[in-house]
Amino acid sequence: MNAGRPRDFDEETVLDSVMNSFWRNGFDQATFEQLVADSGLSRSSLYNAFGGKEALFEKAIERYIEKQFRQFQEKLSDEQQGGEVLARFVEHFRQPFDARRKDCLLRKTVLHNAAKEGNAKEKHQITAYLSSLWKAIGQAMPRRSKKKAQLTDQERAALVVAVQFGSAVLARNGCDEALLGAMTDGIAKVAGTED
Amino acid sequence: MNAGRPRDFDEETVLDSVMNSFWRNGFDQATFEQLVADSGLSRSSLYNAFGGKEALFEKAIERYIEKQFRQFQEKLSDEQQGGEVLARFVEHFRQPFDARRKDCLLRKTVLHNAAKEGNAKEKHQITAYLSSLWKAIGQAMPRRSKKKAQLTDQERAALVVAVQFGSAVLARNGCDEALLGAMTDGIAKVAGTED
DNA sequence: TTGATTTTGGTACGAATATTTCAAAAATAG
DNA sequence: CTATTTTTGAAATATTCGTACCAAAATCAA
Repeated sequence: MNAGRPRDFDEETVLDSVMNSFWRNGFDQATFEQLVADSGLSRSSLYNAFGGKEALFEKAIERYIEKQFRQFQEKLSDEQQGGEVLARFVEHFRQPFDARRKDCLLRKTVLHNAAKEGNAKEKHQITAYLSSLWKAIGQAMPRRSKKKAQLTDQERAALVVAVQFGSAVLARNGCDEALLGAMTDGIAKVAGTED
Repeated sequence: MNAGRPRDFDEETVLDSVMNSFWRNGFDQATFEQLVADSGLSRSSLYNAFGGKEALFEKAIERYIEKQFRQFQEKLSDEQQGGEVLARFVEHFRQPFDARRKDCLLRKTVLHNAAKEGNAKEKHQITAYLSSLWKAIGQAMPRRSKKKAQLTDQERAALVVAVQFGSAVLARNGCDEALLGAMTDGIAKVAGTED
């Protein structure tokens, strides 16, 4: 049996650089040319090896979940540091928009999906991510005493998830910092990260 | 002095149909062809009369604010019905995604801006809208007794604004209805529309 | 070396879409 | 009717992008 020329590149390395391209630019803004340039190999090679932009994106998301989100999720679920991690997470909402920021790829993707019509069904990865996040945040939140609790724990966690996206949306629309600040202070109180 | 051929169309009518095109489809999805078809006049005429897609969009937004948002804003600010209007507004957050829904043009635009990199500065109209909305919602919310108030009125209003966008983002990503429901219930309590 | 197989890069294709151009038609004032 | 101004429709242009193709080079087994 005759084997041909072997691959010149490391698949993992390439996927990493592709992931980073999408991470920086999002799906639309990351042109195939960009991916080609960043990965170091040629159009054809990228195509042959992974098959199209869409396929590359799915692999990138998968990789991101594996390498980035999983860690965050575990830290949130940790008894020791969970609360602190959540507090930092929420504190991030305060940041005004900075185009140079390498924002979370998943958040970026979710925002992106929201702007396009007609892709509510697809993206099983994304809906799974939303559920996981909801659950993880719920675990990280300090319990409230039952009697004076106005909100259930699930509701509080859901609000944090929603405000995560809301704050990103607001920040990217150049909203007044007073609004952004009030929102962050508010949700921090709700999440119990600031009492 | 010689006057030429007069306009065959009514400027107001045309702007209305353009506004509706954008309203239904958003800026990107509304192709110029679509605008041409919906308005009933020709490419050239649209161009000559209003000047390009971007210009048309700004006029459409302006018109939308004048004709739709202003009314909502006033109803919110009204002592009599403000609370009820806010409650209905919040209750809308519960709706899962329906592509056919003619969602608020401003919300759609804000979501759209959030997905694109680099347009945080522009769109003075949008940031003004966000401020107005914040204020109007604050006015519509029932006051809370000072002593047990965990959140300030501004914070509560800011949360409603944020969750408005967050819920849209979630709904369009096919999120679990349980999450959407918990979020809506939560923010309704925070806004005091359900006690 | 030979043959098989894959990489590589350049080029070309095709689709979508905003914009411009231009000549012909329409309508009005005088 | 004539001159003037504006509309109109169609075709042309330009740009961006993902994808496909192909011949030449590279690499390895036999």
